[in-house]
Amino acid sequence: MGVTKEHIHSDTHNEIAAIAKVFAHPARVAILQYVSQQQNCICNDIVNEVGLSQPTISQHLQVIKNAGLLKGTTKGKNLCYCINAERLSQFQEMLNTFFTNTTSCCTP
Amino acid sequence: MGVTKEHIHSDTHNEIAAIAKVFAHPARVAILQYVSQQQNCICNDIVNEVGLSQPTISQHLQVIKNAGLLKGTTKGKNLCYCINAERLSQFQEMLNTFFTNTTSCCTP
DNA sequence: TTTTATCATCGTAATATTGCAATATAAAAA
DNA sequence: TTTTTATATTGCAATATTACGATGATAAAA
Repeated sequence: MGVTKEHIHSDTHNEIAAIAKVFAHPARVAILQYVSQQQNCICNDIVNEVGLSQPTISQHLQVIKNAGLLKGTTKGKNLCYCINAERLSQFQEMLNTFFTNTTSCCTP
Repeated sequence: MGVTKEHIHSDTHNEIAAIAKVFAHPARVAILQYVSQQQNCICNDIVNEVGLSQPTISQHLQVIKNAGLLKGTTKGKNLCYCINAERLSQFQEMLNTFFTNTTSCCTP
């Protein structure tokens, strides 16, 4: 089937999963780190940096954008993106809350 | 193609992605939380709790197990799993390191 | 030993994801 | 205006993931 049955899960669980999905591909992790290292939002050589084709990078960028992790848009022919730090912090907090709530119940 | 080109990415990026993948499905998030809430490692009703078929739960458990997040095995006819807290902490730390390294470069 | 209960595995169908070539779009440069 | 540059979109092929019925394996219970 390949379809995740989201409706049977809680909102929180679906949200955690959605967040994790963004980071569940090395290219997206690489893109996020690369963008964060660039100065002045000029990040137009992600393709060369990451080593995937331009359409593929564009596709991964969409996923990251849809998650709200990028601010700014294309200005003219150049990309002008930067990390949405607040949103990223939210993600970090959500995941840490999950980790905190998920401790071991037994110490064998 | 559907194949992630892992070889072109750094070990760290692949590792982050692999970790995130475990949490990238609500059922696995639900399973982890449920197991963590059970006492004495007796967790044989995950199927009823999560609401997916037994084979599907078993499949998700494999993913979690392969990531090293579960300790213990089947004892007799019963499951006897508990969270591997150390491993989960490692995951949390890796992700937090990633978040720390991925800050915004610009504040528009 | 037979039955029952619990979990794993196999096989399969449906959908999702990944990746790229080709093409479209948009704006700067010539 | 035409060309160039940078990114997005489309279409498609290959692989991955998700889900479940059927079946197998194992051990407790009867």
